[in-house]
Amino acid sequence: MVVSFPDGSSREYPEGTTALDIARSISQGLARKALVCRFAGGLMDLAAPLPGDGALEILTFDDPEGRDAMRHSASHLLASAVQKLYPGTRLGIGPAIEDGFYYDMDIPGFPGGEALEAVEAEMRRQAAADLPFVRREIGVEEARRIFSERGETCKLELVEELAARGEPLSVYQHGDFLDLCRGPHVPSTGRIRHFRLLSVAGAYWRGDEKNAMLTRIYGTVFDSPAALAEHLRLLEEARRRDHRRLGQELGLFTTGGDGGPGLIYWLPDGAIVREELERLWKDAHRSQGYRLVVTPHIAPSGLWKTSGHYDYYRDNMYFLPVDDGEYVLKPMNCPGHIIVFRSAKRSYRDLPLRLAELGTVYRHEKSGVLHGLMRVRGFTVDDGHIFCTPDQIIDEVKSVVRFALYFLGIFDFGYSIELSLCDPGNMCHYAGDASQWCLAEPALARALDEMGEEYRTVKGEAAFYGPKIDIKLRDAIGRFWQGPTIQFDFNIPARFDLTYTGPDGGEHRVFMVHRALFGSLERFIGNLVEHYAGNFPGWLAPLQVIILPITSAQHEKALETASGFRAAGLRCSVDRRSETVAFRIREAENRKVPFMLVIGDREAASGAVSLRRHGEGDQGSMPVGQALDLILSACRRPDLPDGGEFQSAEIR
RNA sequence: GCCGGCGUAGCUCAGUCGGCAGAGCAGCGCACUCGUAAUGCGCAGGUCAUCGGUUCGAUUCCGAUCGCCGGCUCCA
Repeated sequence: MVVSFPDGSSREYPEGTTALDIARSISQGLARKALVCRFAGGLMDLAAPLPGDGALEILTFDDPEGRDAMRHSASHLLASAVQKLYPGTRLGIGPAIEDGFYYDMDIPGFPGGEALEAVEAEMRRQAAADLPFVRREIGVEEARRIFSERGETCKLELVEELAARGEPLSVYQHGDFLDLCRGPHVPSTGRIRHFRLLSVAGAYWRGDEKNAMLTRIYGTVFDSPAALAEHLRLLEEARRRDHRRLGQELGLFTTGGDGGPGLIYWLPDGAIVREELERLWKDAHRSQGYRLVVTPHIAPSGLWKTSGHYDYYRDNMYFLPVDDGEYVLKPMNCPGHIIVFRSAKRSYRDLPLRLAELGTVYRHEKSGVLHGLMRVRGFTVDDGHIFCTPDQIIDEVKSVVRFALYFLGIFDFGYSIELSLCDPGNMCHYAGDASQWCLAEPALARALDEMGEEYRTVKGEAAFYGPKIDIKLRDAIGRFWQGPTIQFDFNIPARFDLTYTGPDGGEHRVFMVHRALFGSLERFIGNLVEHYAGNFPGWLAPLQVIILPITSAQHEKALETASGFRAAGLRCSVDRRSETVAFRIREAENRKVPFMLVIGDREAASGAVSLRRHGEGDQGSMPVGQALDLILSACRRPDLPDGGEFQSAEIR
């Protein structure tokens, strides 16, 4: 048979040759690193004889499919170790996931997290035994027999489902452990060496809360000790940066307890960060031609019936009785902006009309999903709605994307863009008519193309009310977060019958774009805290300068210097406590104050200060004026985005 | 919402197999006047989350409630 390779070459091999044989014939190194292979388009075990002619690709941990096979194999190893230690364990599923694997099991008498070490030790024993993963294809009858003998009720459920869909069944075995599994797997347990079990959690069978709760054990696996150590270090780093911990340590916010779960109380220092962000946001929006509006927190429920939220979103809404009627605490800002739009008859000359608001909304999130600043019940959306004509779409989308990237640039976030389109085979599930989608979808893509931005297109991921662009932001340690989002809405303009008068004198349906750049201020600040590990850039730092007189003899000088700095617009305080300089420096470092000015006799006498930068240490002594200039430029607010074309005079 | 874990001083956490509640930091007072990441001494601080039960006696055991943490899409 003839096998071809990714480099374009091909060779002839005898029948029954396996990918592992071929890997060995190429190099021992490749054979050692090889995990699975792709043959004629499908993934296969290395140990399986190749079924005929075809293109072969040998996959290692460097390939996503190789990684998945390693992770998935590790999950089998985990399950077999648990079954050995806890006889009677019933298996759920155990897939590879991003960064690792898990296995869901019903484990009789499982003591929880404290058992992980013992399970890991058993996994190492089985790995050391280097048991081969053996694949066998079986019929439905045999599958039923095998899994009912073993009391594997979950597996039986899967067998029936797969049989009903007519899919072939296969099992994998290593040692005594047998699992229903599509594969592929790495050749043997000996390949699984650099792993660690991480946590235990409950998880419903098939993710459905009506089903039984199984025990889920999470782990991770790599191809080298260094890669595993690096991953564990990253996890530790993430814990260190946790915004809940830093929020407490730095006195930024508090939540939960008496204050109510999912509600954020901004402490004075956190409020400064938020205020600075809001100020920049407002100024930047004005510069981009947005009109800022303010809309109420509550509105009669009729408004929400028109918008459709009342029917589709009511589980997440808070209701309040007002007089004889029912009001709703707003879960979204759009209806408010629609009332603003409708407050006057609109002409095509008014468009695009860009409305924006830092609008605080309340949504009843399930108690179990609440998480620090990231998932809350009350939050402020940096909301904007653009009302425009069809031929303005491309320019508007471009300007919003450019605007979003301006903010990401300010904070040194990386990003990746996703374009979510409808599923063309399923148009009945979507609001608006096909002509609107046909206009908007290519316009979104074209806007991105014209800007030269790379993006991933995901069909079927659009909201029912319109296509959207999502920008994921990548933080300093490589994690992705939900970032700016730009969404078309074909639903609401129709529900509220929003129109404008065209040049032809007729009424036309207005196009509406919903966009948020931070998403929510709460979540965004949470992202910033973790991104910067609490070390805010100068302009956001709650306290920018702290002055440390060495003895009380310099107090007056210190106060005088501080008031000069404050007059220059800096947030500056003096630490006059009767503590050693070392102690006060330690505190200022822990508070992550970017600049510390030490004033002793020498400085006081010569009009100098000794400058110390957070995390960098002593910068030496310099004249006060020089220190002030240096700090002012380090704490300067970012420039506004270009917006020359939006002089206020041009806004009608 | 559900499963599991947790809830002790402002914060971080010990402890009590049922018998007067502990430390460090923070706070307050006193002394110290100090040169780049913790000066010393003292004082104060608690309905042991809340409510109910068992008990001679509950912070400890049991139950409920509230809150926090981990997880509940990633298809054998």
